[in-house]
Amino acid sequence: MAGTPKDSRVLEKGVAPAAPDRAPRSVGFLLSQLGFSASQRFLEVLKPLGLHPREFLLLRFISAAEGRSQQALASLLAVPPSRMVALVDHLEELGLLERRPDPHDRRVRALHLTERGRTVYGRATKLALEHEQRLCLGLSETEREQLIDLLHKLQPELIELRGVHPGLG
Amino acid sequence: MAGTPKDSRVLEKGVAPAAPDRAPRSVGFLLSQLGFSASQRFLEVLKPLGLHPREFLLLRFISAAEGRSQQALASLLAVPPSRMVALVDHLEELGLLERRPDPHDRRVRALHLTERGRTVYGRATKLALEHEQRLCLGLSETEREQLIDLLHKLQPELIELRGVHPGLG
DNA sequence: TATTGTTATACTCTATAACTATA
DNA sequence: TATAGTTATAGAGTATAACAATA
Repeated sequence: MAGTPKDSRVLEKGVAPAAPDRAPRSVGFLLSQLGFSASQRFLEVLKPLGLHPREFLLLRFISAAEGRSQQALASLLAVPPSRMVALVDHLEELGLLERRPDPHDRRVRALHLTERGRTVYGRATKLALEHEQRLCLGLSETEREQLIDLLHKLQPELIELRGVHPGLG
Repeated sequence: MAGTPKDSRVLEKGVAPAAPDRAPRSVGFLLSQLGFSASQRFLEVLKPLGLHPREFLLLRFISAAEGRSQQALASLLAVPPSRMVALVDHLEELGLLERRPDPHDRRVRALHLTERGRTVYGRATKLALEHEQRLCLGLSETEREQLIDLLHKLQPELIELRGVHPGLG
C-alpha cells in the first residue's frame, strides 16, 4: 500500500508539517482528537441522568431485545462478564432494569427494562440528539450527511459496535 | 439550538434508530468510535519504536522548538507537570532527548533532542504517514481532503492541540 | 513568597483468574 | 466437565498535593 501514486501525494501534503503547534491535516489525528472530545462531552451530557455512555449503550441494546442474558450482552458489547456485573448492578440500583430468573436455566439472569428504565432511556436519547446537533452546528444538513458517508467509507471494521470504546460505550 | 428546522430534520433521521445493533448515523457516535479505533491502532503502530503516541507528540513539539522548559511543554500539551516528568524520563532513558540546565535559571531543564532522537522521530513520522494511508484506503485523495475539511468545520475548539487526549498524545 | 521540577499518595478503571451454583 | 454470574485481586494510568531547590 505504500508507494502508490496516492501515497506519494499524501506524503507531499505532510501529516507532520513544519508548523507543529497546529493540528495536522491528518484524518487519523483529527479522528482521535475529535472522537475524544466528543465522547468527553457526551459524558457530561449524560451526567444529569446519572448515566455513563456505556450504560446508555447497554440500555439501548436491552431495549432492542429484552430478556437476553448478561453474557449474551457482554459478548455483544465486547466487555468481560465481570465488568458487566457492575454495569448491571448500577442500572439496577437506579431502578432502570431488573434481572429476572430464566425458567429454563437457573444460572442465567434475563435483563429487562423497567418502566422507569424506558422513560430514562427516552430522555437520554433526546439528550444524545441535542448533543449531535451542537456538535454539527458548523455543518449544513447536506454536509452532515456527506460527513457521515465519508466516515462510513473508512475501514468498516473500525466502526463495528463490538468493542465499543471505554469513553463511549 | 433545539427546535430549528435543521434540528427537526436530524430528529426525523433518528440518531438512536429502531435497529439498535447497527451503528447509528450519528457524527458523535462515529467520531467516538473511529477516533478510539484509530488511536488504538496508532498505539500499535508506534510500539516497535518503543514510543507511546503522546511521546511522539512531545517529540514533535520539542523538535519544533528545542530548549523549552518542561513546564512550558506541559502547559502546551495540557498535562500536569508531574506527568511530564515520567514522559521525559522515558524519552531520556531511550536516549532520544536530554535535559540541559538553563544558565539563567537553575530550576529549569531545557529539553533538547539528541541525534538519535531526531532519527527516531523521523521514523515515527514515516510510520504515522503509513498509518494515515491505511486508514484512508477506502477514500480517494479528493474524498480524503473533503473529509478533513468537513472535520475542520466541526467546532474548532475541539481540534486544538491542547488537551490532547490520553490515547493520542 | 512564588515557581520548577520531583516524589508520594490515592483514586479510577480495567482485565484476569478464582469461586459458586447450576447444568 | 462446562457454563452463567460473581467476587477478589492486581495492574495500569491518572491527578492531587506535599516537597526541595532556586528565584
